[in-house]
Amino acid sequence: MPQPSASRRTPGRPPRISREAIIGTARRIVEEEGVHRLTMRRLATEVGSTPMALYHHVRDKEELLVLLLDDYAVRALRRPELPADPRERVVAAATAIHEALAACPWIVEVLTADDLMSKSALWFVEQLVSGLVEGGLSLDEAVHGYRAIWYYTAGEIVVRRTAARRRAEDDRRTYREEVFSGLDPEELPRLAQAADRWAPLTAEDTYRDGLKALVEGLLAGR
Amino acid sequence: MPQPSASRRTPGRPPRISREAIIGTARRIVEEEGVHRLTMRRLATEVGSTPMALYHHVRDKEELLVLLLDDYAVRALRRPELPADPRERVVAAATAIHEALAACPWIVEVLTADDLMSKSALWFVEQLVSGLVEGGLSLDEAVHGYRAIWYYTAGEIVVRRTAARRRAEDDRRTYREEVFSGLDPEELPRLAQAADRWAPLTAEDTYRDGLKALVEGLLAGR
DNA sequence: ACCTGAACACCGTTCAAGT
DNA sequence: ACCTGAACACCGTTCAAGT
Repeated sequence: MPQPSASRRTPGRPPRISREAIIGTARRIVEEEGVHRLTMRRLATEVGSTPMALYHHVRDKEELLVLLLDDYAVRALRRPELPADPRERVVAAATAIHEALAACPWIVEVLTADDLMSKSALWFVEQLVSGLVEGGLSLDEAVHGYRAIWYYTAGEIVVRRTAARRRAEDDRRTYREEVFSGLDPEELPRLAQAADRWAPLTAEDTYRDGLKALVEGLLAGR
Repeated sequence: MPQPSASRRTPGRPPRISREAIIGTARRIVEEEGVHRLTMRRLATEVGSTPMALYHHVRDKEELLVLLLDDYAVRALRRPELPADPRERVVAAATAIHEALAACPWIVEVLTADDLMSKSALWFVEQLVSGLVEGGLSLDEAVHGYRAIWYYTAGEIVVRRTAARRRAEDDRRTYREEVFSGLDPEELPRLAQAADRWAPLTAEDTYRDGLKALVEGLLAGR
């Protein structure tokens, strides 16, 4: 990985662009037009350089995306006041992560690009694990519990974000409506019964309810 | 969406390639080399045609991917014997979906491309919803519960699959090791304590445990 | 109705050379 | 040390024409 040159010496040509400038410009592009518009070529021209100059500051596009996520995490994750009760603390920490991620429309593509989100998220992970330990779990169980919460949270983001994009895009949403309107009540009675409430029901934000249930289940009987 | 021509008449040129042939070839490419190798151009040559011929049978690449997922679901989802107990039934139905998805390495890219997986998955959704209703939830609560289970399941797949790909790829895994070895026990005591067990702990398959906890939490006190 | 060829407007990345 | 230009090996999709 290329490093900024040591400041004690300036042995070669002085840099014209910096990692910070690259990431800053990348962030702007992504915020204004979405991740799919972020290309190395585009970024190069916006930063006032050539595509290949970028490769002197980042290894490849994937590294750029991870750096971008890190940058976002640093500025978006605000540590909340945490309740004393372990159960509520876990819910609060997970909710804080979830809120930061949900507010970031381009997160999905990057989420699926790395599982350890960012250094600045570790404090939240600590709160989750310690809350679960205080709730009665062993350390190992608490780490597993944290993973379960992370699965649930990441899944919620991915599924809801994708569904939202779909809806915004075009008429393909009618596929679901079509399927649900043609349900056989003999074969799939509950789905047929819920068919016309399905859209509003799944549009509701139930992250918190599901999270509470999960935490309750994880700590049940301890 | 283009349809196969009505068989009662053959008014124009006879088709040389079919939707089935396209999907079949696409499946082979994806199974052998991964989704990222599936391109319209590549697919066209493998199917013995030109890129543009494909657009007569599918709307665009995204539709192709959704058709591919559908095709996979039809052949991979096997309905299991379901236990009578509602709680266990929910766990069994979710586990069956999870197993089918987890066995499919290219699933992530397509998962994030549509939230209603496939018609053939509806039976499983029915089992989940009805299990939750019998477990004491209202129909609306049961639909929300199903969503929570789906978030958890999709998240598990996405996170674990991505982590696995990472590991296979290259040396970037050392990033996590580096972060975890440098933890400050004052600031993040639990994480520091779990640091050297982190890799094996997160490698364990704990889908089922987390699922049970979630279902237990959803049905708690009913 | 179905397919082809050529073109449009792009990609990420490598390599060799310049300052 | 840092940057440039040209090139490589691709993309998905549109359009106009052919059979």
